[in-house]
Amino acid sequence: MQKENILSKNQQIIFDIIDKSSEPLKAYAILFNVQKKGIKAPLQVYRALDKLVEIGKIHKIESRNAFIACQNSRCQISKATAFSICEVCEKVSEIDNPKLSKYLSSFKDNSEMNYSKYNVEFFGLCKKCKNK
Amino acid sequence: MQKENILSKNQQIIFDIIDKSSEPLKAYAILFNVQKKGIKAPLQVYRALDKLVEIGKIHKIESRNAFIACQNSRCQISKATAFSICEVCEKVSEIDNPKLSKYLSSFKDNSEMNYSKYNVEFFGLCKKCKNK
DNA sequence: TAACATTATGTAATAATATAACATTTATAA
DNA sequence: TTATAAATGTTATATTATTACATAATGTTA
Repeated sequence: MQKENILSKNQQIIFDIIDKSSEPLKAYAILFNVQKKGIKAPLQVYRALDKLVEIGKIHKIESRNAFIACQNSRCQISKATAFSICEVCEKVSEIDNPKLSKYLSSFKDNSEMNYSKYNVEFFGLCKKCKNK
Repeated sequence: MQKENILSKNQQIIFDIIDKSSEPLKAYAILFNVQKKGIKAPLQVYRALDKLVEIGKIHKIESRNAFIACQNSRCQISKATAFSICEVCEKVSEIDNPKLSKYLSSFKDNSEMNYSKYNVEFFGLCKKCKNK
């Protein structure tokens, strides 16, 4: 299984930081974090991020230019991703909803396109921010 | 109706360029385009873009950092947007599919979040690129 | 194991995307 | 008409991401 790939040194360092984080991390925040570990240049971070996205260990939150660890055993290699984003506190969660993923994975319109991948971001207020 | 807002000078110039384009335009491509019309600084472009997005005249394609004119009378003020993106030729179209928008607008998971907005991007091969 | 290919790393420079801060002007509403 | 909001102009700078080139580590196969 792809997800059990062994990570290289830089990939592992950067994955660990993202995985431990309670919020999406931006590339330069990661860079700042790993400078003590010898990763000095943006490119080192971006290369690791690219690979981690490719193998599905992390996802990019496109509207935020930030990265979170994959929480969802069903989102096979990042081909089908769904996130909820609180517009107040910026909390982001991966949505694991079989009905949603089934619906979107099989979505067809009349454009004759073959869709092999989708990404959906839902925005709103989280429970906490709603009650403030 | 919000969509019939009168646009300011810069907003109109920038909207026209996006509206005429057959492909999504990036902010600095727009800037280059409008320099002959006296718009000289990135901020002037970004301000117009922000406003145009806000009132639903254009949409941002998040995965591409690019902007297209709204084609869809149903996507009320950009609260519910769906796009198809060809990963080969980068053609982007707005998807106007009542079933999809109904499904996503009423989507609820078990997170107790209220979703007031969504954006979905579908990726794949367009008809042309499929047949190459 | 030698030879080759692939993947990952290191480093510097720079490109591309986006915002802050401040001054001024134009449009709108009271 | 005066106050308020919205838009503009300008400079500087912050943030995000890639190009180019050199080297090292790892995997593959004869």
